[in-house]
Amino acid sequence: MTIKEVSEKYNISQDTLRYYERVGMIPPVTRTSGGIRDYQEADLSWVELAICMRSAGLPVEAMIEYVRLYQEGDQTIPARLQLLVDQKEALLEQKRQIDTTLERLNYKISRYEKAIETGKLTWEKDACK
Amino acid sequence: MTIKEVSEKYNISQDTLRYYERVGMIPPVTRTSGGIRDYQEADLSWVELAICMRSAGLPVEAMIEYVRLYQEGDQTIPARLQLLVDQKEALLEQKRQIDTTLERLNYKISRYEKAIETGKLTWEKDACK
DNA sequence: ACTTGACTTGGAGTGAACTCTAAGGATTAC
DNA sequence: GTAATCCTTAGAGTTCACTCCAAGTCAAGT
Repeated sequence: MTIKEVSEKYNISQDTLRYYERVGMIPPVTRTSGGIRDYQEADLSWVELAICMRSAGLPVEAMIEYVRLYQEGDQTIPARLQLLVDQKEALLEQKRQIDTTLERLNYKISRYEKAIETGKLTWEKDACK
Repeated sequence: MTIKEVSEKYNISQDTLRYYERVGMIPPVTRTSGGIRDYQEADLSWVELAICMRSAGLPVEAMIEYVRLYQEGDQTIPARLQLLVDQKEALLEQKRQIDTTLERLNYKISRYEKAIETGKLTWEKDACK
């Protein structure tokens, strides 16, 4: 699979795909004899994983570290586990923060809806609350 | 309340507080006769709101727009409501993405735990999956 | 009055994650 | 075989959200 096809499949730019490989966020991609990237199943799995982690907001640095450990072999399995657990914790915390903000947004939205419905404001100050 | 006190209360740098005001993410803060920031209740509410939105990952730009609309008066209430609804949608989407990634992390974590427990790998390839 | 420490502004610098450019090599279509 | 298109790399540029700096002003203590 060429870089163009992969870029279309995952809706991510070719530049980003090359960037991910260059910084080590995915291991080196299989090449043709001419040196052109020819993504295999395994390469695609890494791309998919990278996109998944990034779209949840996890840092590139964490993926780089994971790939580095992975390439060092089985003795890094405990370290990899720890890394994954840390990232999981970060995501759970991020989710809690989102829930807090959603509650606030919902409160404000309901107030604005009531204001529009009744044709007037149902509060005086504190519109920022 | 001085900028120092606010910075300590919310655990955010004074630079960031000034930055938020400068870019319009919060309305201009009350000043003393000498021109020094003296945060009142209303100013603090805005700061709190800004911190809440930012810590959920919402863009600074969205808050700037909200504040701009707010300062224009009541006729922007429908626009403000729309903005809030859009941001809520963005957060819900972000949450879905986090859940997807959490599932994947949990799967990998359980596999690594089993690998460590049994002292050997329970899978051959696909460590990236 | 003077020192000390906190505050002010405008503007420059930083780190993360892309994104683009230039110069050139590889592949496919005719 | 050659034109068109896609690919390659190295490195520069961009955007976002701060973060830091310089030069100067303000406020509290002695």
